[in-house]
Amino acid sequence: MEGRSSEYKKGLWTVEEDKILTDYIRLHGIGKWNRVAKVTGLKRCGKSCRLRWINYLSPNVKRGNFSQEEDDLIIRLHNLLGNRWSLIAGRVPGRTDNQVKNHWNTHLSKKVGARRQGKGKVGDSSQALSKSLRKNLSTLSKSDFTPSPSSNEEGTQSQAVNEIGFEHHQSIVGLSGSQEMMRSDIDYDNCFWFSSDELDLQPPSLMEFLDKSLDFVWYGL
DNA sequence: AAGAATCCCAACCGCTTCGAA
DNA sequence: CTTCGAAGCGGTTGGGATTCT
Repeated sequence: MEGRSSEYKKGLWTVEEDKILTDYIRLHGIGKWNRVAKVTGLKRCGKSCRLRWINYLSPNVKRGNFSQEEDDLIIRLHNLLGNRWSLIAGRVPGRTDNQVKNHWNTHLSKKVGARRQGKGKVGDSSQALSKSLRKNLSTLSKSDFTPSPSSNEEGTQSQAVNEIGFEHHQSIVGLSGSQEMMRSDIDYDNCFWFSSDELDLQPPSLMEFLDKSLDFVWYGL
């Protein structure tokens, strides 16, 4: 293993290496990353190739500064999900988990820290939701968060929602009773799964749940 | 001008999860 | 059921760029 790792190059990618990888993917498509070195002679391990493509070379990756809208969205998602960077990035078009993570650590964490000092701490109460939600989200695969075509509505997605529905319900109830937020403060019309104590409600899509939750826990309200 | 300090982000590392055999 | 390689994830690091003294 040690001998193998030493045959791979580390550090920043050169323009030539980028071109080799891009050409390979154009020809063979994405996946089988460990084949890249064998096929092209590129001195990079599969893991490195995958990361380089996903975070930099892919045409889906948006470059440049984050907009105010992106910042707000990330802050809200982070408030809800915590450091689930891939989930957050999945909701920010064109941004990778690495970008979001770096942006959060270098800019947004300070920004949010400053904002929280100036305001009440409603955001903190969302930690309970975040923790519980995270626990349940961790049981789901990435595909569970991708809106599936209507023909597939009864498939993975709704199954996933059913699995975690009860916990979500508890989380929101828990949130309502915690810290500063009183039951009467809650906008029941906009509060997902809060209008009834019945647990066998028609489960909405997970993305719908996230959207509702984002509005709900947004401490900037 | 130059050395030190800080910022920023690409890339790496280690661990977990997935899925095919 | 088990094994094992591939893929995915989040935390961390390295080093170039920028700012400060």
